[in-house]
Amino acid sequence: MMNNRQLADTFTLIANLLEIKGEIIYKTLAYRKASESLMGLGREASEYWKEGKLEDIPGVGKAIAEKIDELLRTGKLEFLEKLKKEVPEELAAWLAVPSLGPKKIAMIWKTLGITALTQLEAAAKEGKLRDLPGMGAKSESAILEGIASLSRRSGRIPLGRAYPLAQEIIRTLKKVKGVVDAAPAGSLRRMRSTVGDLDILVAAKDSAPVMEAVVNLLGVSRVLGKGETKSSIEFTDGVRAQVWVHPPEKFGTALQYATGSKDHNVQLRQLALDKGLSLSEHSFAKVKGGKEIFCATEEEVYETLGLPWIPPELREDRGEVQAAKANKLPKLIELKDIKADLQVHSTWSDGKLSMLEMARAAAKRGIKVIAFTDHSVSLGVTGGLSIEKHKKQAAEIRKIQKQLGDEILVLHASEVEIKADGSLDYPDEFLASLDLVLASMHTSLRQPREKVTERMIKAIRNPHVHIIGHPTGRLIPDREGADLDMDAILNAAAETGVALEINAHPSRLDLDDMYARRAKELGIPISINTDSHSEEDFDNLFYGVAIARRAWLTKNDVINAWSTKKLLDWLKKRGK
DNA sequence: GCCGTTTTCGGCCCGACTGTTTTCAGTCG
Repeated sequence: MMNNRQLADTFTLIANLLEIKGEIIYKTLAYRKASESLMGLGREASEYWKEGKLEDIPGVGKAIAEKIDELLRTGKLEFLEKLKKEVPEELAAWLAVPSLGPKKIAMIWKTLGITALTQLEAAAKEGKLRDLPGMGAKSESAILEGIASLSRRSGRIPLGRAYPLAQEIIRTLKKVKGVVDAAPAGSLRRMRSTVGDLDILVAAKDSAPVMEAVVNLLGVSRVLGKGETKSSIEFTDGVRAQVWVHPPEKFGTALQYATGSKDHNVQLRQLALDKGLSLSEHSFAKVKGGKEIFCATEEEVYETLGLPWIPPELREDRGEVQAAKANKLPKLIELKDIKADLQVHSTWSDGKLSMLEMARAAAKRGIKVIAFTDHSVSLGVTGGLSIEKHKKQAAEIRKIQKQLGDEILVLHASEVEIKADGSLDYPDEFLASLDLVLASMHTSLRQPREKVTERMIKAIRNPHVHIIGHPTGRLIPDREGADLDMDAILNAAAETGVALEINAHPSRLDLDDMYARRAKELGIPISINTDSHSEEDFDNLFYGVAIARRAWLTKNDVINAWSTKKLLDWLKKRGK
């Protein structure tokens, strides 16, 4: 049975091939929209399918619903097979080459009769592209550079890498003469767990010095474009950034525009049109003529539309505009709401600092409750603890608690391994003696869907487990998560009342927003933890909270934001 | 191909930038 990612990949391929074929662009966009929608769904399309409700999925109408049906029933799609005969599948990969779009691809393919990327590279090297219609020496070398940059770039950039880099750029640009403000935009500002490139917006009257500073930033290896108001650069590691400059009085509309998402902006522009206004990055223009409205802040943009300001994390066209209209936007959780960190490691397993040092580092950051979840016995490489060692650790905790006083409450916990057969690493009697049990998978993540799902559900059903840690086991950007049936997992979690983690480490961010949002809808408690192994890891909490905000979570939804009493009561009640 | 509290037909964002062009086409976000 195909999962959402496989379905989404199929529709993206269809979109790409249709685009090269020269099909009307809106048909292509429809497939692309359906693909994105499937990726952000939070529920398996097969569940909608079983209920006969495929067309409830945004962007899925009659035609695409029929194709999903065929794919789920047979694993194949006649339409796609026919399409591949018209447009060679290999050509779809060419679209990833910067500077190459559908028109040029089709022209090169039809003129030279080549379909492989390696053939394209060879043709460019031999100078065979420059004489083709609409091409020249520059477009030829742009294609060569594009192919080279493809191998340098390894897909999307983890938020944990993109965010600090953007902050660095912003700090530098703020020092440029005449710069009033600078801010991240795009998916970076919306805090997606990975971003395609860095979008940065600068407010300044005079753009020239800013553009000059951008192309001279440290680590820039290539200037992809430098105009009056916009420049794009590539760093040596292949990360790309683009910087726009707008005058301060237009900064609001510009920031709103550049933050997106595209679909969110489409919604806003429609709202503007309903009011007789045309919204662009520059202003609200009156459709029937008259004075333009300029907005220096985003608040003014939303106010002009009759809406409260919508936090960037929500701007994904997932119902936020409707919620804003009805004044029903959630009061999103904030960093300062988090009072507990329930997954922390120490030198008792693979952490770098002692429990006392870690507890003090957490307390310094306003944390009131810390749970030491050192690894369990079967995870040998991490120095997993035997039950015997756990007894010593418990004694140590009693000792440091006295030293710490009411600075911070220390819980004795375990990150217990969910073994390949779904059993846990310790017997139930021992688990019952711990303050908190966080269960997670680190091994055998490539089990087949049915098996790994069953394994996880078995752990969820263990009454001694409080939290499932980093549920899918993904590692950004290297490893996809286990092939879990997330509907089954979420339903089991809802049934048993176990909490699911949003692991705040930037290489995990697991659960991701769509599943966390679905979990909230099902009433599943969420736990945001840093999984800290060293002092600086505590600062990753910021990313975990960002994902929670993208999932529409409030402080009631997150057990780490509860009062100590409420949290301790909940921990005691489970499994008893 | 999708969508609709004005619409079941006719929209679907559009401006910046680049390169190849003599006024525009393609790409990108």
